[in-house]
Amino acid sequence: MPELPEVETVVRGLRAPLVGRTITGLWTDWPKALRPHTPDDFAALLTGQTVHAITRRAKYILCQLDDGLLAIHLKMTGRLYVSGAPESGDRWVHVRFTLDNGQYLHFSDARRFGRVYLAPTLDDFAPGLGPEPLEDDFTPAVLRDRLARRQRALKALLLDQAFLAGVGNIYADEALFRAGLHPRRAASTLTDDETHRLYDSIRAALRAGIDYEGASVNWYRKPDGTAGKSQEHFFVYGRDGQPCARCGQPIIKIRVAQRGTHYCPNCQPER
DNA sequence: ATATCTGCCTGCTCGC
DNA sequence: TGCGAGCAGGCAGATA
Repeated sequence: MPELPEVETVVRGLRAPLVGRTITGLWTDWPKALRPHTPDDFAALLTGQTVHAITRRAKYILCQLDDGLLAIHLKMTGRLYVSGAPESGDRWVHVRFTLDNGQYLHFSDARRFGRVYLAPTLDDFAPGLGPEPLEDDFTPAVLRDRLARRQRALKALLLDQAFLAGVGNIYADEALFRAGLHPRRAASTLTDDETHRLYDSIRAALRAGIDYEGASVNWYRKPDGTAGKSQEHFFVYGRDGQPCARCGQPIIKIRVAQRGTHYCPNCQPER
């Protein structure tokens, strides 16, 4: 599942083939993926525009155009890659961009959850995103203030993109393990020390994910088609029944906020 | 206002 | 081997 580290890896991999390129065409067999325009309107607005920069905000891939923003959200199973042929043999390509150098940008998405946006600004399709966890303006004090007076479980808050941008199910579990905090712990009950631990752990888990170029648990691949290695370094995600790397007790899986949640009952006690 | 629930989607795994 | 059930889950939109 592409989260901040996976999306960041995709962004870095797309810069070389895409920045400076002009988009000359658009094909889709899944109009619902395009927001908010119809395919014809979308293509008319997009073609002829040059990609000047590719950045990331939360889990959105942002392509800065001459006029406005082309944004892509990979959701669960989305993949992006550039190749020299329009037919890639990939049955799940539902949107394809033609580039001025004869190459093609393919958006493959088995589950069809992914979306492609064309809008003047990010706020037009993704308003109200929380802070970027790896930016300098995200500080322990910011996290403390946002946790205060919230009764929700830590796991639920970490998944909430309005609370903090970019964290998903994998890195939420990994961050809570690193912090030694139970996923169901009520946000407002954290001590200053625990808040600092959570802050450090969120950033450490995300930075590790980026360093290992994302987690190829199932669908995620880098734009060059190879797998990331982040999953080889998980402490808890997908490791239910296996021994905790720190204490040897079995990792267990529960449901928190309708999400599969993995943790060590010994290293992350309930209270 | 905050918190929780439902629907969107389909590949994949598991049990029979 | 075939088949149905259940699971995976980010996010928009609805509901409590």
